[in-house]
Amino acid sequence: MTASQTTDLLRQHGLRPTRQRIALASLLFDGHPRHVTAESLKEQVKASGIKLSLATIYNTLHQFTAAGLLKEIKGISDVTWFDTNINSHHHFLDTSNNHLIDIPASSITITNLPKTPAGKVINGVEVIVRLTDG
Amino acid sequence: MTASQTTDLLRQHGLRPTRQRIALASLLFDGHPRHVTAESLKEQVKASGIKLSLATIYNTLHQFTAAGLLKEIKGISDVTWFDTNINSHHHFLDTSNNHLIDIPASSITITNLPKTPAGKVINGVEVIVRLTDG
DNA sequence: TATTTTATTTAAAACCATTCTAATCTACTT
DNA sequence: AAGTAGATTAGAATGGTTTTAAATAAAATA
Ligand SMILES: [Mn+2]
Ligand SMILES: [Mn+2]
Ligand SMILES: [Zn+2]
Ligand SMILES: [Zn+2]
Repeated sequence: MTASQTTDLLRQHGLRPTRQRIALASLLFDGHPRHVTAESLKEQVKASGIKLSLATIYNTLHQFTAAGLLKEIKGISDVTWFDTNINSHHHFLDTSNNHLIDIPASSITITNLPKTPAGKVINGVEVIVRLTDG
Repeated sequence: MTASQTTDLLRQHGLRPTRQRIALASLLFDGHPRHVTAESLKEQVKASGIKLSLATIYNTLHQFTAAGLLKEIKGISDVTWFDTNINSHHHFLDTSNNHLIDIPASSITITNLPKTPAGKVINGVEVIVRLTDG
C-alpha cells in the first residue's frame, strides 16, 4: 500500500493521517493477516527505524479498533478466573455483570478444524459466548 | 462439608489443613459450581468474618489448581491482542511461542447451546484451541 | 500564507492485578 | 517439648495498560 493509499484509508475512517498513524497502518495493513500486541508492534516499529511512544501505539491500536480496522481479541476479561468445575466445559460471559455461566462440553462441536501445525498437539479448547443485555 | 471432611480433602491432596485453607476450601467446595477471582473470593471471605491476606488467597487458588481441585480459566494470555482479520473467526494459541493462528468460523459448530438467560443476547463467540509441543 | 483552532503525541506518573521477598508463625515430626 | 519444614503475611516490586498535562502537528479560517 502506497503512502497516499494509507492516507486515504485513514481519512476514510475519520482519522488524521499523522506520521505515526501512517507508519503503524502501513505495517499493519500490508495485506497479510497479523496478530499484534502493543509490545510486538513496538518492536516492529523500532526495527523499521521509526520512533514513536508506547502510548501512541496503544492509542492508535484502540482508534483503529474503534474505526473497524482492527479487532481486539477479548478473552475472558483482564482478571484470572478459577472454576470449581474441573471438567472440560465452556462459558457464557455476561458482560453486563462479568458473570460466568457453564456451558456443557457437549454443546460445542468442532468440525473441519485446520490440521494442527507439525509437531504441535491440541491441549485444550475454550469457548467463550459473550452475552450483553437486550 | 464438615470441617473434618475439608481437612481430609486437603490432606488427600497433599496440603496441610491450615486455618486459611480450610476456610477457603469450605467456601469453594460447598457442592455448587463457582467461578471466582482472587478479589471476589476475598470479598466472600471478608463477608464471612474471616481475615486472611490477598497473597494467601492467590497462593491457595494456585495450590488448589495444582492439586486438581480447581481449574484456571486461561483465556488468550495476559496481554491484549489486536487482529487485522476483522471477520468472525477463531484461533489456535501456540503456547510454546505465544503465537496465534486463524481458524475459520466455519470450522466450529455450536449445537444444543443452553438457552441464553432472559434479557440477554449473544454478542460474539470466541474459540481458543490451545497448542503445545509434542 | 499567516493565524487560529482542534486533534495528536509524548514523557512521566498513576493504576491495578498479580507476584515476590523476607520476616514471622504454624503444623507436623521426633 | 523442641526442631524443622512449610505456610502466612505486609509490604515492595512487577508489568501491562491508562491517564495526565504539556508540547507539537494537522486542519480550518482568514
Ligand atoms: Mn482495550
Ligand atoms: Mn496463574
Ligand atoms: Zn465453569
Ligand atoms: Zn485472527
